[in-house]
Order: sequence, then structure tokens, then C-alpha cells
Amino acid sequence: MKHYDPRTYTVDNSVGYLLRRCSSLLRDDLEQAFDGHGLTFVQWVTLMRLRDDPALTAGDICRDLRHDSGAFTRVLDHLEEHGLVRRERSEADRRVVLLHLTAEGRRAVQEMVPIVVGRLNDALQDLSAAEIVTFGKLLRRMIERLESAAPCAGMVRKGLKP
Amino acid sequence: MKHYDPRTYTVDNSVGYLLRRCSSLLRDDLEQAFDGHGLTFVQWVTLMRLRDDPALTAGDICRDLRHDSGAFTRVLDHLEEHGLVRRERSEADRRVVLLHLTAEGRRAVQEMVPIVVGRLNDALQDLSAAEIVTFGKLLRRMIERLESAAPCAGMVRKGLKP
DNA sequence: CGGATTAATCTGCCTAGGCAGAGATTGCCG
DNA sequence: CGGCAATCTCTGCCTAGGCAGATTAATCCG
Repeated sequence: MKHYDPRTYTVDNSVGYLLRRCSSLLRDDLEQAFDGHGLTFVQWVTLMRLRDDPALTAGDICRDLRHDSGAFTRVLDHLEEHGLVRRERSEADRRVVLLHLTAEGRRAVQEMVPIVVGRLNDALQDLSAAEIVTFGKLLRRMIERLESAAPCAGMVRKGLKP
Repeated sequence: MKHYDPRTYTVDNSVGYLLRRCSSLLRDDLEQAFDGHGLTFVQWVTLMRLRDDPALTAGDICRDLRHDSGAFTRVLDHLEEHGLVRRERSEADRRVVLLHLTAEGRRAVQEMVPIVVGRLNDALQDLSAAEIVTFGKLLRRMIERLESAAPCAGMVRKGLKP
């Protein structure tokens, strides 16, 4: 099914452009909410991931958040330094570092949840519940397609142009 | 209308997370398409904007692409250096720099259109035409909401945490 | 007209993210 | 058992993006 035609394609009518704009606006909006709470967006999502699924590894979260593994090491350094996360070598596979939320980490992440949820609800205010469900389904289907096409599900290293 | 509840909110069920993931996957996919064509994604979108609307200013494009004005100066430096774009002081308002595609710039952008459109169509393959239209409408409504809430429509400078 | 305010772009500096490669560990297979 | 490839994390280095302030130009208003 060929939806877009090269002869009529413009930036304005592109779902790609809309996706980029929407996610960027939302991120900026959320990022504002973190001002004065001592967390960045990436730090917070990392803590959320660990809250919902304890004992994940650094690699798991990296793939999940589509974050560079090198950069992520430094995110973890910062979180550990501030006592929000504990690193622990896995006994089963000593290459792996298992991550755990500390009590303080759990407190920090929970403190932000209502704020983030509030902002998200605001952003979705003009959509009905049914529309939000549809929205999620469409996103999921597009994601699934992109992931199956991607060589290695998010661990590709991107080459930058000069 | 409160869709998400702080007590049941998880990363997985969040439209925010899906948006981020989807737009990031799509961008990586497109970025790959530019390999070997001497353009980055941002450079290409800039050229597209100029193709569809000649004589825009740097500020216009910045706001439109949600790009930092400082960083954008350097993008333009690069494009001008390679002869794809021409800067021209406006006579009406000499603070303003009007941007124009050169013939070479037009060629470069047009060369990429079919490739990008192909990738985008691939990514949307599992959605029907009607669904893609719906998708676009939902995105637009969310964007509109976020823009009306934002203090200054994309020109806010974000404070970063240490 | 003149001073103050606003607007648009550009420069300097810093940080987060991205890539390559090192180091350590495991799993595979002859 | 031994070597080789694969996996996972981390370090070093570089670049794009982000912020602040400087510069130039226009506009407002007395």
C-alpha cells in the first residue's frame, strides 16, 4: 500500500514530520515539569523502567529506551552516585550488571508520577478515551513494523555525516 | 478528561513512550537512507522546507523544526559552504536573512524524496489509507494542544540538569 | 530626532549522545 | 580441554544540540 507519492510529498502532509513534532513538543513539555526536581527526563524514564521491572540490566534498558550504551553508563553513574540506583554484578553471568532501585530511588520516581501523568493528560485533553486507545494502537502497529524492519532492534549504531 | 491515573501508570501503557519510540525508530530508519548521500536528516528537512516555501528566514525554519537557533546557524553554514543554500539579507528588514535553494540544492533535495517516501511508505505498510489519515488527525490535534499550552511556540530554551 | 526596547542572527562554551575500541566473561564447537 | 566468536559493560574521543550573551538592525515613543 503506497500512501505517499514522491510527486506530491511535502513536509506538512507527512506523518513523519507530525510524529517528530509531536514527540518533541511533548518531551519539552515534560522536561519542564522536571525543573527543580533534580532529575532529567532520561534519568526519570530509567527509574520508571526499574520500578516496573526490577533487576533489569543496563543493556535491556538501553535497547528499550533506544539509548546509547556508552552514554547510558554515565546516566547510571550519576544515578548511583546520588543513591537512587544500586549496581550489582549478576552471579549467573558476571558480564552483566543487574540494576535495582533503592528506597530513595523509588521515592524519587513516585514523586514525579502524578506530575508527569498530569502533563500527559493535559496534552491529550482534546482526545476522547476511545481516540487515545486508537492512537496507541496505531503507534504500536507502526513501531512493530519498524522494529521488524530494523536490522537489530535498536542496537544499530548510527553513522553521522561530517 | 483524565485518561491516565498515577496509580496505574506504567511506561508500557503510555502514549508518550510510544510516541518517543515510534519517532525515534522512524528517524533512525530515515537517517540510514541518507548514508552515502552526503546529507544529514536535519540538513535534508531544512532543504525540504525551503523547497516548499522559498524565502523563509532562519528563524522561521528554526521554530518550525524546533531546532536551536545557534545550532541552526551552523547547519546553514554547512549548507551554504556546499552550495546548496544561498543567504541573502532582506532589503525590507536588514536584520533578517532570507534563505534560497540553489539549483544544486534543489537537485539534492529532489534526489532524496523518492527514497524517503519509500521508507515512510514501508513504515506505514500495515496501516490502511483511512488509518493513516486518522493517525495524522490525532497527531495534529495533540500538537495543537501542546502548542497552545507552550509559552512561546517552540522558542523556549530548555534548562538542563547537572 | 534620540534613547530605550524589541527582534533576528551569530559566537563561545558546555553537555548529552553517538561511535569505536578495550577489557572481561561466557558459550560454542571441534 | 582450548581456542574463537559473541556478549556485556565501560572509557576515550568527537559532534550536534542547547544556552547565554554579543552584535546589528528595526521599531516605539516621547
